[in-house]
Amino acid sequence: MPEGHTIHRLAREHRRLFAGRPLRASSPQGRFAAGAELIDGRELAVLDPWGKHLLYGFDGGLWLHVHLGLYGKWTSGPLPAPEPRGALRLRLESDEVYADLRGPTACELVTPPEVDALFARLGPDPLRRDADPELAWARLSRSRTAVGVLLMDQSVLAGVGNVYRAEVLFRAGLSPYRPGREVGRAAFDALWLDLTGLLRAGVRAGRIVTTRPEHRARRSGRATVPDAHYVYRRTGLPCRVCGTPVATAVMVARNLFWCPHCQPA
DNA sequence: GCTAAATGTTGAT
DNA sequence: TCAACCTTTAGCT
Repeated sequence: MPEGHTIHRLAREHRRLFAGRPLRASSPQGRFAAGAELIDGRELAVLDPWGKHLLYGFDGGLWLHVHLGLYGKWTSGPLPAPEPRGALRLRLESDEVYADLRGPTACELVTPPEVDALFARLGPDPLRRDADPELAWARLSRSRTAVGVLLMDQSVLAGVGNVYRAEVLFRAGLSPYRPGREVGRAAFDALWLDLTGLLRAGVRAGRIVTTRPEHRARRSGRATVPDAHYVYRRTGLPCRVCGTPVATAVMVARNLFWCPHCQPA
């Protein structure tokens, strides 16, 4: 599930559920037992999301760094929490609710300098108020690397994953293979603006929807909407705009999708 | 019921 | 460039 929108949505939720209260922490799986013990009994003071990283600041200067990776997941609900089963890395509990973390790439305690170092190596996150697009522009506009690669580089721009990469390039009519330095200022500005809007919509909706209303066919009944994307995972299907079969290739070890007609090289 | 793939990153070749 | 990490789910049988 996790691109930047998921992380910021979780940050809001966990802030609402846990901020300002002493928490219970445990690691039923045992892999984070020592860390959970240190967190246990402390109050969550701040929650600082950046890109795909979640930083939980507890009283006493203790920081928890969580990165969901490809299949990590937080689930939450009212107490009583269910009996822990499977690989439950971390459980947080207030007097009223619990949140369970499974399968994260990172679940670790870090020091304030380590938090600083982490943020320092991340590019601007369009979902953060303090995001400075000039930093992303500086990197992109000087690079011969393909824009489809640069968008996935968290040190250029933080929070974009494989879905947003494919979709935002389609909406911009940009070939993923165009070198960053050939994107141009106007196209970059449009890209940043569009990305910001799409990510915000993703936070609100809890899922990624990138198709414009006129390209969305009928119903949107259940959780999965078949026409939420223009090109992502639509290999060989007709482009929603021009009908050309959607192309696919591997870029940065991830499947890339684009429309050869709408996004000409 | 089984297998492959998945919205990600790191560290070793 | 690739395996490893670790979990869920879609698409088969």
